[in-house]
Order: sequence, then C-alpha cells, then structure tokens
Amino acid sequence: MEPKRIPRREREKLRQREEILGAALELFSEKGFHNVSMHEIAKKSEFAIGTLYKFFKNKEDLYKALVLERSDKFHEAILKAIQEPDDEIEKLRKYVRVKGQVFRDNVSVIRLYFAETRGASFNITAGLDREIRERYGHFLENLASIFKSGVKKKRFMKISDPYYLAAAVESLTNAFLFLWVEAPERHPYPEDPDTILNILFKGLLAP
Amino acid sequence: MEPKRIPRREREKLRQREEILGAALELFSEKGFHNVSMHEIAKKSEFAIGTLYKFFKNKEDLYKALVLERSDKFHEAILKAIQEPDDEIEKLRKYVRVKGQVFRDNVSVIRLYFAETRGASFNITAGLDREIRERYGHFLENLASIFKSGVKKKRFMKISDPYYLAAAVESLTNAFLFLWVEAPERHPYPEDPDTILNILFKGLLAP
DNA sequence: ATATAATATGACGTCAGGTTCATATACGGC
DNA sequence: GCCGTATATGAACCTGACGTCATATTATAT
Repeated sequence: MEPKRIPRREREKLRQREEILGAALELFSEKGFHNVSMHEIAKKSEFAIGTLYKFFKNKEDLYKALVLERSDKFHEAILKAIQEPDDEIEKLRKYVRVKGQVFRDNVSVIRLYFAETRGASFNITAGLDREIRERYGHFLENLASIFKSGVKKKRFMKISDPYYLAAAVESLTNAFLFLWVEAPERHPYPEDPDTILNILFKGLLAP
Repeated sequence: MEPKRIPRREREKLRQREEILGAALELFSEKGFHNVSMHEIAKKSEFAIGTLYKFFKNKEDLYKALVLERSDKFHEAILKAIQEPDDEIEKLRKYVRVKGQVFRDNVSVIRLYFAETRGASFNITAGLDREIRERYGHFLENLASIFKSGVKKKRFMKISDPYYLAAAVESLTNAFLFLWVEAPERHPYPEDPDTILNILFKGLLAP
C-alpha cells in the first residue's frame, strides 16, 4: 500500500512548480510575455525570484514549459473525448462540446492558446514556435481522420479535402470561442453543438 | 491645373512618414512589437532616432498608426470589392478572391493582421485593442449583410445567424491563409474561391 | 541539541532599449 | 553670400528587468 510513489520531497517540488506556472499563466494570459516580469511572477506566486530560477533556467524556459504543458493537456483532453464515440457525427459533436467545456474551465489558457496557434508566435524567439506548430499539425491530422472515415463510410459528402475540413472545424469553433471571450453575454458558446456544426453539416445554397 | 494640392514640404514629410512605417512593418511583422527596437527601425529606414520621434510621440504610437492605417486600407479594399457584384454568391466569391489577392500582395501585413485580430492583442497596452476590435466588428457586420440579403432573396438557406455566418467565412478564409503562410507550396491559397466556399455552400452530411 | 547539508531569499550588477536634447546641418529670404 | 529659422542627428541619459550569488533559513542526521 504505497499511494505515494514519489518521495515526499519531490512531490513538494512539483507542487511548487505548479504553483509558479499557475501564477505565470494568469499573468501571461492577461498581459503577454513581454509585459510580465519575473519579479511579478515571483510576487504573485509568493516565491523569491531566485527560486524561480531553480525551476526554470530563464524566463523563456518558464513560458515554454507553461505553453507546452497546458496545450498538451488540452489537446489530450479533446483527443481522448473524440476517441470514444464510434459515429463520426457524434465525434464532431463531442469535439465541439468538449472543446467548449475545456475552454470554459480554463479561460485564461485560451488567450495563450490563441496567441500561440494563431499569429503572434513571434512573441518568443523561435523554438517554441516550431514545437507548437508540430503538435498543432498532429492535432489537425487527427481531426482529419474523422472526416476521412466519415467519407469512407458514405456518411459525409466529399465536399473538400479532409485536412481542410479539419482546419475548417477548428477555425469555426475558434471563431465561436473568440466571440464568446469578447462578449460572453452577447455571444455565449452554444450549448447545442449543432448550432456550430450546422454551418458545416447543412448546405448554405438553396437547391 | 494643380495636381499637387499639398505643399511640396508636406508631401516630402508624408513620404518620409511612409518610409518609416514601411520599415517598421517589415520588422514588426517578422519579430513582433517587443522584439523590435526603435534603433532598428531608425537604421532600417535610414533616419536618425530623433527623427522617428518627430513623427510619432513614442514606439507604441508608431505601432498603433501602422496597424490602424494598414488594416483600414485592407478592409477598405475588400469592402469596396464586394460592393460591386449584385449576386450574393458572387459577392462571397469576390470576397474570397480579393482577400487572397490583398494578402498575397502584402504578406508581411498578414502576420500583423492575425496578431491583432486574433489573440495576442495584449502585445500592446490597451487602446489599440479596442479600436481594432471595433473596426473588425463593423467589418463582420458588413459581411453579415450579404448573408442577410441572401436569405431574404431565398438564395441562401437559413442555416445560422448571419453574423455567425460572417464570422464563419472570415475564420474559414483565415484558416486557408494561415495554412498558406505556414507552407506556401504545400497549401497554396486556392485559385478557385469555391474550393473554400464549398465547405459552406454544400452540406457535409449525406442525405 | 548541534552540526552539516540542502534549499530559499532578495539586494544588486549589468545591460538593453526607449527617449531626450544639445549640436550640426539644411533651407530660405534678403 | 550671410543670417535666422527650421529640421535632422545621434551621443548620452535613465529606467526597468533579467539573472546572480552571498547570505539566511530550513531540514536532516547524529
């Protein structure tokens, strides 16, 4: 009966690390990389500056760890969720629903996510850029496979390349999330995933 | 017969201002606001630092002028283009085509545009943020009106709120532009606008 | 309880970069 | 060609933020 695999000391360290990253996330997501100082992060997380440098070799390293770990967790959650249903349509619905859920629960991570997947990745000097894009590419491939199998099973019409369709749902949901972040009351993220998906599912052109 | 309304001196000044903004655009679009120094801009534009401060009261002011003026020009070009055709479908096609055109001709402005409309607008300390979003909002309203009249004329099915449809085409085209910027050879921005629009026009679900 | 090792602290050195301003240069009228 | 005004210049100044390291504090072992 050993619930704690990791030595007490190590666990404490991890907790501290997490504490720092949490404070950093709030600050970065609100003000961006360059408008947050290590002093601020130290103060918010209630550690001394020197301590931060125990965990991360510099500011960029801290940021990189933060973005990578959080976006990994986030992609994992979504990928896991869409593994489950068998039906492609249900997969898409679940994707839309879970993405909304995850974002709702981690509002501050959204800004970082947008900041790093769209545009302004020059926030940081290279490096992170490449890694993030690679993972994002994998994520899209994964989404694309839904469309591929959907087309194969003749459930979906072949209206475009699966990869482009993946990019399309991604950007479509992002658009709704974006509207929501901007004006939560005016544009709530829809409860019913079909509110978003119908834009894809149904044809716009009158027959 | 007075082709030059503006005194020679003034014209010269404007030319200089444009020169500075041009150099700044290239630098900012490549490295982002905080990774570009006034010294760099001065050097690239071949003016003394002091001269920059003749035109702009500080770095933020310069950036703000740049982003606002360029994105205005850009929105104007697109709006003007979609005024012309009468048919809603043609309006959308023209929109997709012209947006691609404008972006192709001003690659460096893309990154700024993405950086400021999506995410990372915390690049700068407030102010710009609000103005950009307002203009972006207007732009979307304008797009939305296409869908509104399309539905009214029974050319379009009422698959979603016009404003959301506007956000959808916007994000859809952005997705393609994004792919293009990332890998121009692998994902060229489509010549035929319907390659993009079919995702909207045709229904994904098999009947 | 004491000694020793491990860890945490934050004052300070250093330096990059935004902004200023005294000086130099160009311009225009006489 | 000369003088006064307007404009351009870039060296120097100054703020602020990163990262270090000598010291203090806490934990562990005996």
